[in-house]
Amino acid sequence: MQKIILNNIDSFELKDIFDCGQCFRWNKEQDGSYTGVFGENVLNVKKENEKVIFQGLCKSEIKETIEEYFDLKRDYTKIKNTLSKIDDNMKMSIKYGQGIRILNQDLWETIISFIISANNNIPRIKGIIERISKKYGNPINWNGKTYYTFPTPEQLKNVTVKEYRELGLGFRDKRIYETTQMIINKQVDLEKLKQNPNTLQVRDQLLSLSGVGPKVADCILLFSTLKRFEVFPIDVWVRRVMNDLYIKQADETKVSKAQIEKVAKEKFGDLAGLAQQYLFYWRREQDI
DNA sequence: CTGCAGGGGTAAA
DNA sequence: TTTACCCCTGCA
Repeated sequence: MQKIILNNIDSFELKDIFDCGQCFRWNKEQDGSYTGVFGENVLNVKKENEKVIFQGLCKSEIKETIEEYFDLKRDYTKIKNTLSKIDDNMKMSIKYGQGIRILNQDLWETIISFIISANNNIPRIKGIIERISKKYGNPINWNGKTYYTFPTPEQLKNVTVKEYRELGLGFRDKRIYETTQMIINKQVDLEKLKQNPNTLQVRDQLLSLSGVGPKVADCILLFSTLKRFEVFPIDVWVRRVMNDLYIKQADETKVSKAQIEKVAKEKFGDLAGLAQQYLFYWRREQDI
């Protein structure tokens, strides 16, 4: 087991990070800590006052692993200051979600996870991903429990649509199958995507995958290691909060995507993705 | 207890 | 631009 304790990390609240909708494989423990699997690592994260305790099984050195995954080299205080100056709405939502950090999640896993997320709810999404990992991923034993890595493209290569259906994927079965084949065939080459600085080109490539539409593509761009903070994923909650705060039409479902995008670009610019996350998290927690 | 809408959209018509 | 879609949950 590896362990590291960090003090006074800028922007680091467990609930904000793990419940803000960016990830599906972190679960809360009885003591308030969270345990999750990413890559070939199993990690438990606990916060005691200003101390953050990371412990688990990491494939390489734990310090570098968490620096990368939790985006620790980025200055979130600076980002929050910039966004807070925009208006009172941003100030308020950032105050609410001040501990958010955007994780550096594996591109392949993020693609599959967000295809599964379409027209779905979080408990079910988490359940599906857990069942896929348990059936096709690798087991890792830690702390008296068995955890499972998210399967690689190779591990899913020969899984049939029927098997996915039996796991409860519903109509997403075919999409996962087709996207996996496209990635294995390199019709979409993930390694090239990681190198490509042109966000629009990367987005077009993602959109060519089965089950990836505009919203899912933007989530992949924002939440994976692609890390594009300028994109602005629009789902029902973002539509709701943007209409409530900025557009103010009687019927939010009538507000066009283009209109929301325009406002987001004008107000938030290159940090639209981050702004989206603070607004989304704030608005969604109001309704729970 | 049964029926039904709706959920962090996408693809097909 | 509109509609069906797996499955699960919440609620009338």
